[in-house]
Parts: sequence; structure tokens; C-alpha cells
Amino acid sequence: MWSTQDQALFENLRLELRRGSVILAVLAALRTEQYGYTLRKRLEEGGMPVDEGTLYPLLRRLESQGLLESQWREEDKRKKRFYRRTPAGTEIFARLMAEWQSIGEAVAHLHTVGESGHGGQ
Amino acid sequence: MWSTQDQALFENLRLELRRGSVILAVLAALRTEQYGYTLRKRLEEGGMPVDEGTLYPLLRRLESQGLLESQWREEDKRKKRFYRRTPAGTEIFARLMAEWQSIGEAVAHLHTVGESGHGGQ
DNA sequence: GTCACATACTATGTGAAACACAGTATGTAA
DNA sequence: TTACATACTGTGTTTCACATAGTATGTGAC
Repeated sequence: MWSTQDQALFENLRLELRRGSVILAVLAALRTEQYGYTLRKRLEEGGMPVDEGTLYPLLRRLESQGLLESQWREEDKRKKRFYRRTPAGTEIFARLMAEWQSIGEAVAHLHTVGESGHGGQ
Repeated sequence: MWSTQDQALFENLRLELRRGSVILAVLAALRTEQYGYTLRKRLEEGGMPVDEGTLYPLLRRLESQGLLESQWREEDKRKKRFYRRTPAGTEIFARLMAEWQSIGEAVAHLHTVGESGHGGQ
């Protein structure tokens, strides 16, 4: 059985693992234009739940960094802030996906090294 | 062409993406017992270069957290500190790999959502 | 009308850890 | 001797997801 200490350690490491990939998930989900609330729902449905306190500041930071652009619109009697990727955002996203792939391959490779007859991964 | 600003932003995001996965790579590479120097070389060859200033403190932290254990030995006229995973380390590593897998699937899924006729991922 | 909930968002401090830089010690080869 | 590889330690900085708290308002039930 897992001790409370090991459980806390795992949780801590799990969050550290998630860092960085939150941005990937957000940029991925913005393949189509979204406003914050539906974006958050889509992330949750896609297996990457992100708290609103994390998501909205992140959206604003990505916009200030030029990866997203936003636009206020009134829809269904509500004021909503729609986000979309900029060309630079799409480009950087593609490069980050390649990097992510590379990291995954490296970890998978290291995971098998040392086994008898290890071949290409 | 990439502006210096975009290049710096990408590099920053890339490092953020790497966070967390350094631990995975280290635990993966310690499938077999290693000392610091060869571990570092293995990581580099495996596509996951880690600076020594990052690696040694990390090894010590993982040991203090009970995921690794170490042993000084004299070999080839040199004092070397050998590391190996503990049972708890192997267990937590397995859970983190599953989590990593889950994150990867979520990102891949979000990346395809919105395409015409999107099927199971 | 009031209440609860969902919808839609803003503000901000904290904690953790990889990174980066600097350093020591020593064996080997030229 | 010198340069380099080998093998490791020490420590401050930077970054940002997380966590918490908050505002505003439309809708439905009672």
C-alpha cells in the first residue's frame, strides 16, 4: 500500500510532469477558435483538465507573447473573449510538438536500453 | 525568418516542456545501475542531454526522496558514486510513465479534434 | 423576488525545481 | 608542467502552474 508520503511525492512529480504540456494542450485545442469557457471544457473532455485560475492567465500570457490573439464578442447575451492562434503561434506550436516527440522518443529509448537485444525504437 | 525574440520564446517554452521529463529520463536510464558520469553520457546519447549541474543535485534529491539509493565504490583508481532505483522508485516511475502516456494521448487527441470525421485516438 | 447554479471571466501570491554558473579533486597523456 | 577528461559538489536565479479569492450575470426552480 502506498504511504501518504509516497502519494504526495507522486502527486508532486505528476504536476511537474504536466508543466509545459499545458501550453501544448492549449495550443493544440485552439486549432479551432474558442472562448475561455468552451476551451476549458474541451481540455477537460480531452483528458487535460486545467483549472480556470491556470487557464485564463495562461491565455493572456500567450497573447502577450504573440502566440494568440483575442477578440471580445457578445453572443447569447453574454460577453465572451474568443481566442485563436496567430501564424507565429502555429509555427511555434509545431516546433514544440516536434520537441515533445523527441523527448518522448528519448525517454522510451532510455527505458529499453540495457535489455537484451535492444533494437531501434 | 525567426526573430531573435521568437527564438528566445521558443527556447524558453522548450525548457518548460522538458521540465518533469528529466526525472523520467533519469529513472528510465537507471534501469541498470550507473554512476553519475556514465549516467550523464547515457542520457546524452539517448537524446536527453542533462547538464551535470542539473543531474547531480537531482540524483541527490531523488535519493533523499527514497526513489534511489547510492553507494561509493573505488573503481579504476577513481571514487565513483553508483546509483540504483529502489523498489519505491521503480513503482513511482511506472506510475509516472503511465501519466506521461496519458498526457501524450490527451495532447494528440486535442490536436486532432475539430478535423472532419475525427475518430478514436 | 430569492436562491442556487452555471456561465465567463479577472487578480495575485506561493512553491518547486531545472537551469546556470562556479567550483574542487585527480588520473592520464603529451 | 599542462591540458584534458573524469567525477563530483555548492548554490542563486528564473519561471510559471497551481491555488485561492474574487466579480458579474443569465437561467431555472421555488
